Amino acid sequence: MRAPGSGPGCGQGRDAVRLIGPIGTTASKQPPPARPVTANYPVTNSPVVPLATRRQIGRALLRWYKEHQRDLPWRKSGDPYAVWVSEIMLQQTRVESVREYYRRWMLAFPSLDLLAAASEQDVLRRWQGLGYYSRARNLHRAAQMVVAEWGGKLPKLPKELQRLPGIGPYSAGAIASIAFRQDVPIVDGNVVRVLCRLFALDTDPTRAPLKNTLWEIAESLIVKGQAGAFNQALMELGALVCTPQKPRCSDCPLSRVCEAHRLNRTASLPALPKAAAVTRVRNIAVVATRRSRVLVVQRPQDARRWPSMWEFPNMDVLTKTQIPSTINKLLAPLGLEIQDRKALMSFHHAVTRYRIEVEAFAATKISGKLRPRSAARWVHPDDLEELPMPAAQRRIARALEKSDL
DNA sequence: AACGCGTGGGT
DNA sequence: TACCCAAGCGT
Repeated sequence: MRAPGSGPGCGQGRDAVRLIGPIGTTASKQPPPARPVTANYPVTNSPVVPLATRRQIGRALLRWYKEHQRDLPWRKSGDPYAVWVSEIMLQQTRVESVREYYRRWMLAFPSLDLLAAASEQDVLRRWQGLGYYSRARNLHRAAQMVVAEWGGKLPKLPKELQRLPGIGPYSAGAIASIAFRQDVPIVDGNVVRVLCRLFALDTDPTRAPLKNTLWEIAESLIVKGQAGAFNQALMELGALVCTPQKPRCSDCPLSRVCEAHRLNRTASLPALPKAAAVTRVRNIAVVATRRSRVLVVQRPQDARRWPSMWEFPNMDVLTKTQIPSTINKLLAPLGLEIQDRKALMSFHHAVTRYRIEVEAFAATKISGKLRPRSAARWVHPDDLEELPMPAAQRRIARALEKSDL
């Protein structure tokens, strides 16, 4: 996607030229322009919405938003840091999942400076369970950069914001428009869905040229001076009304001008690519116990998944694996050996495109001594709560609290 | 440009 | 059960 705000004001000088549907039927016979009016954008055959229709959409959307917007905590304060935190948490994550994390995060790190001063373990601990942990690490790192390079104040321009780790085109546009009142567009999954349906755009919106076109259209629709509200209105409509399945067209303020609705094509738009195929995996985890303490290992800082987080020794295995030898393989590198084991629990969960069957075993009668300076530690079960752990590992840890070991 | 990164909830 | 995801980003 193009960086928001990288082009000139989109509305200016743009004539209504080509329409996709009955919106502005008066102009629909006119031919497309020889080249795009906005030269900074890649050449596309994008539909250009006539000014009258753009105004109509903007007004209708803002009116609807005023009445139907959800009461969300990050909409209360005008603090750019609060907006930033919420936008990062909301990346690929549902509002309902974010609410509680956001609340606790703002209690733990009420300001950008306090976040910058926090330890990475503390940051990961507050984020654990929310997923996509690089978001937390990037947010932390970016806060330190803002302190060092911007005097502790977030920059206002999308281009500047995008230099911070974790802030891409969408988040830069969101922060700039919502927190700093800049008239810049955003395109997220909701906006993609709403615009693809509104104008019946049926090519893949995740790839050029439609990807770029959507930024153009989003920019052209902005109600000047109210980009923050308008952008949120567009997303809110996508979240509450123009939903992926069973859109509530009868409640939609734009249904009268919506091409997908008119053509009865809402179900097939947007034309997203198929999701990656699921791979099944089995995972063996060991809870080694000695003198009321359990063994946990910290993942390396440069691990692809869950870097710096803690877990019980575990590994993915082929379906035919022998359990005793697997457990031995897990503990031997740490200098430990076990005589006895029993099944503790088993469950499945999903990680990105993997479907994982986890089998946890309890190991007792441990012999050998933990290698010094290995990333492993014996901890009391009550202290597991302090360590950032991936969700599946946390699930094992919680089961431990309830049992007597 | 395509792929990997998490998780819990809805249908 | 088996998908489909949800306010994207980094590489």
